[in-house]
Amino acid sequence: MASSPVEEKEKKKEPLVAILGPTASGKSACALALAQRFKGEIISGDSAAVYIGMDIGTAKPTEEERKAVPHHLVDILEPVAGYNVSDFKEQAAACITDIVARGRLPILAGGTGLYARALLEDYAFSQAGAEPALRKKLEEEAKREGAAALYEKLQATDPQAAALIHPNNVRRTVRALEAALSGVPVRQQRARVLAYDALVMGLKLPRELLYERIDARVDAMLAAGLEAEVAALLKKGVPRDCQAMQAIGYRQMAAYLDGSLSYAEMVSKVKQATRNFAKRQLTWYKKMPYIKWWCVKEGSAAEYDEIIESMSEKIAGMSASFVEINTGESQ
RNA sequence: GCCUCGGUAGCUCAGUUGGUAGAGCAAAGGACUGAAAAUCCUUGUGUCCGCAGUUCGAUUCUGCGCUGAGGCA
Repeated sequence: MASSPVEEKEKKKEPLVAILGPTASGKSACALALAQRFKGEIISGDSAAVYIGMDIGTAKPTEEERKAVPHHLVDILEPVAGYNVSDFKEQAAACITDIVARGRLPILAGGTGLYARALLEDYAFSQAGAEPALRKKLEEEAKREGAAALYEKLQATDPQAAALIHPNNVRRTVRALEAALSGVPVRQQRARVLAYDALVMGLKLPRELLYERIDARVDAMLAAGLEAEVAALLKKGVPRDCQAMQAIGYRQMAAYLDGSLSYAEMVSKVKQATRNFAKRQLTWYKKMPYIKWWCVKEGSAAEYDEIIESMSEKIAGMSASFVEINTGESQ
């Protein structure tokens, strides 16, 4: 990809390593190993890990891991707070600048497709922020008069935005209207080249192996005390309809705790939702041609070691300012 | 052993008064610019348990067999 003259005039792009992959692909472990090997700091690109007290269900890094390698955008908000792509992009960009200024290597480890793309491709967001009151009003309107009526309203207000949204998708219709009514409509603008001097690496697994790993991971989360974690959040007064509680594992566990799901139903729904989520993540990655893929065949520790080796070589080759500090055996 | 009701998509089931079948869920694929672990869209999937009989034609009717559930001994 050649940069346009406009971009060349701008200051030199900051370096960034990104490790992407569907949930349970092993990307966090890779990112951690790579961060330890280089002077790296990890930026989580995960929309649920920002919440304090949501540890098990979000597969957050452990205390030791966080002591070994600084992690950013983890545990920054109470579960009742809202969080969104725009927040993420702004904060992640600030983290990168800060990390680079300190002479260290920023490593984005993220599974949220929209977040990764927004950062890497420099999405330009509308000036119109979230307006909960308006949002609520529009939602009620949709409920009262139907999704079609709301969609027609968007067509009348902002036909350009409407053309990109399916009439049944009330959520996106509401957001587009929210922005249009504020006078700053949503537009899909992004840079034609990556916003960073980025090495974007992805982990690819056979579907069957990925699903096995997801099932095993959910079982491990349950064994680690997901039920108690969710119960504690609810007891603390976190409303079950808030954004954080919509996260996979949390919403189903909350439903089990209030009796609307049996334990077995809850377990299978969590696994299923996680598999569906992984599939959606894969759809995002297919639109990101700059990802360099590493294929995991068996998922053994030895195989991941090899992958980390080979990723390390790539990183070592990307810039002289990041030297390998722990060659040889990792861990 | 006898009686009754079942056996149809990966699962739960509907249906064909005889012209080789369809829902929900799952699955697969896709969209995505301020909830994204959210929200939404599209699309199939079949020895209709087996064998024989009747019939131009059987998944449908008949017989036998296999098999599941319940009941009676």
